Amino acid sequence: MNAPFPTGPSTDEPVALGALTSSVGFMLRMCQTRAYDQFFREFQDTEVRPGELTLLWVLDLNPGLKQGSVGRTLNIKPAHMTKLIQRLVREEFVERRVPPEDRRSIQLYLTETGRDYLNRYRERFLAVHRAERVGLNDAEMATLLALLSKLNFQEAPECP
Amino acid sequence: MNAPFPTGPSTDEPVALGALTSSVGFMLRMCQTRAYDQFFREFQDTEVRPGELTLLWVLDLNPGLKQGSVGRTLNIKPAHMTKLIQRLVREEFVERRVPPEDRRSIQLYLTETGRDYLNRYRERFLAVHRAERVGLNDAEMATLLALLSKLNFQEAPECP
DNA sequence: TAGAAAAAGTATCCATGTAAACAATAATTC
DNA sequence: GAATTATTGTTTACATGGATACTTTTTCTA
Repeated sequence: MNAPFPTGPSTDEPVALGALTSSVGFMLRMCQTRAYDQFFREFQDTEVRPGELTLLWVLDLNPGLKQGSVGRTLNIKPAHMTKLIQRLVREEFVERRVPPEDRRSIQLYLTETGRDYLNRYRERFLAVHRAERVGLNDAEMATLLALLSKLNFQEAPECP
Repeated sequence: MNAPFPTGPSTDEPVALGALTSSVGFMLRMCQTRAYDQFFREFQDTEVRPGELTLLWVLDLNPGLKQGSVGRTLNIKPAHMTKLIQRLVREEFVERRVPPEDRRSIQLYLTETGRDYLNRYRERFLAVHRAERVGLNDAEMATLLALLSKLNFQEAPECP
């Protein structure tokens, strides 16, 4: 439980982390920042950003989704959602339509350009996802995904 | 593999995510942002930030650690490390000493004030870590931590 | 031992993300 | 049916975090 932490370049002195290694939040953060680094390394030569690509991916699967729904699903706060969508609209990847039955809300659709863009990077996107599995076999990966999924959906979503 | 995603407030239309649900990176991100939200909810009434508290925690366990070592261990980039430490020094939680044997580097030590601050929030910090376990039993939790640890240390750290 | 290369931190600028206050529309309530 | 409340999205102001280029010190090399 108090084992030293084998750090990155391994030439470093070992660092004790104590109870942190039993903290899901901490371990999630560590793994997640590494995953991000990996993504940016893979898409280094492009302008592609993980959030944007994920958003296009979801809109491709769910045409006409409302902005709020996407935000809640992907855990993106409204203010940030606005900025993301504004950029995607400016690049003409996404189209916004106000449905007549509820004129507060906004429905989102991929344009042809947006679909082309997504398709251009689709394979690379999936390749990154596969590459993240380094070190885990299929069974371990399945277990990990199942546990993360359980965690994600049961975590207390509200307590106002 | 293409099951709809049970979103937060559950009053939402279900959103299809396709291959995203088999992406570790994506699932990590989802869980991690939720964990962050939880942290901020718990420490709402304070100025405590997760990164800062983690840093103090690590310095308490490893007095005299070099700035670079901490950064590599916690996956914090040098530029950000500087800013974090500057604030902790300004608040007099941390002391910087330049060791004579290598005057490029900086050793970090907790001050008495820093230790007091850490101790004041230690129990709450651990409580958040426990709370993150919602929905998983002890065995599942152990498995999850083991898998995350494996992932964290085997992920390709360099390819320049 | 000079000169080049590497390592540790810092400063500046930019991208990402949030909180709080606001505007517009819809749903409730009296 | 007018007044209140809730929902949806935007704006503004700020916090977090990274890339790049730079300074200082150390180490390596010729």
